[in-house]
Amino acid sequence: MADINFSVRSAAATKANPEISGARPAETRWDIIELLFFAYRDFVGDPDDVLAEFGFGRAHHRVMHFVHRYPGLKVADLLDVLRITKQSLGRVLKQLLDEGYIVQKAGDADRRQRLLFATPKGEALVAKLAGLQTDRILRALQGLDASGVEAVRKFLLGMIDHDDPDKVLEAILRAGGKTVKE
Amino acid sequence: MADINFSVRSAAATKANPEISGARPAETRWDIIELLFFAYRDFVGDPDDVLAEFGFGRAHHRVMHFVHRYPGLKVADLLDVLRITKQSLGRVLKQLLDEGYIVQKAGDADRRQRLLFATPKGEALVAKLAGLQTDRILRALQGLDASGVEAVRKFLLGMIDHDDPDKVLEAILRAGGKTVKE
DNA sequence: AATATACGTCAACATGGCTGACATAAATTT
DNA sequence: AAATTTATGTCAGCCATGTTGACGTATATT
Repeated sequence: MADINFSVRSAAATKANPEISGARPAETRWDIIELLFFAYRDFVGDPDDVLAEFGFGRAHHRVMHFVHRYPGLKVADLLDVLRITKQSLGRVLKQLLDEGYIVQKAGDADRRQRLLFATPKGEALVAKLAGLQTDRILRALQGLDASGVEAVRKFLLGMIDHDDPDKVLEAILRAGGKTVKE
Repeated sequence: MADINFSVRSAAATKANPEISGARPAETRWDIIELLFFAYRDFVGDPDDVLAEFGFGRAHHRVMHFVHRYPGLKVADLLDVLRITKQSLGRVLKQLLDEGYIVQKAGDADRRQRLLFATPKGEALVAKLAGLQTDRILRALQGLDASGVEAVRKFLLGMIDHDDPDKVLEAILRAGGKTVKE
């Protein structure tokens, strides 16, 4: 049995009073807001379990992901993408370096830079996590035709701030949100 | 100038070797994985700034949102939705109660229950935050036709685990991800 | 030679998760 | 009626991951 005790706000109840001018204020998209919440909760939920087995958390996942995807990423670039301080990054990065998931290499042109690369061990972890997330994504894309998938991509792209993009985001935006092919 | 130092992994480079059987393993959806990361980052980024002015964090936002949307929600239901412990919830809920954003009311049938309701002050905060998020959502939905919007909804719905839903999620799933109307 | 940059690190602190233990009131079962 | 279970609150402490501020070292730039 359902046993629902709470009520649900109706769209009508939260519709703002239209001004006499006739300008209808935009209606709050509770539906998308909540779908995004639950979708993202479950999307990051799968990796969490695997990460826990490695003694890692979401912070490690984010670092591993971007280092894998953009080999040779500088520490400074990583800080921009993750929007965290170097002290925060330092903690998780140090663990990933110590445990052999990532290696550093001094920059060619500028030897102060530490370019980051995933090791085979690191690649394996990323692949495992990305596999779980891809399974979920493919399931969610099932039943959508090509134009539907394109709509999803456009939507997600539109949700992203395009002003002042970091270099990684810039690369993604240039590709139109599509995976870059060679 | 772009000044990109890192490279980008190509889809071809990460394509797994097809087995001799001919079964092609599904390709990792790096594109959607990253779009989701950036989209969600910016989606929750707007409210963060406002919340900081109130001395609140994301945890407070989540609580306020669900209490507003499902008036009379029990504490136990809230714990299920947020997937946190009562101790964690207790901390933020106590602040929201003390500062007059939420009120409690003993359950009619079961007087042990504390049913939660947003006060006008609480409603105002939720409306402000939801407004910011709606602006972003509407911008992202612009340019999509009705079938495109439907595709987005289907996608987000498909990303959510449907087994063992909490009561709030159950209500959403019953409505097919659409905002419930009366 | 002086200054600026890229990075690392130490110390301290805040938020928001967690576990375990225990208390109270009200409902349910025996 | 008594025992037990349930819904909630709370104390104490731990952990992960975010923050600020200060400072050091190597290298690049001026």
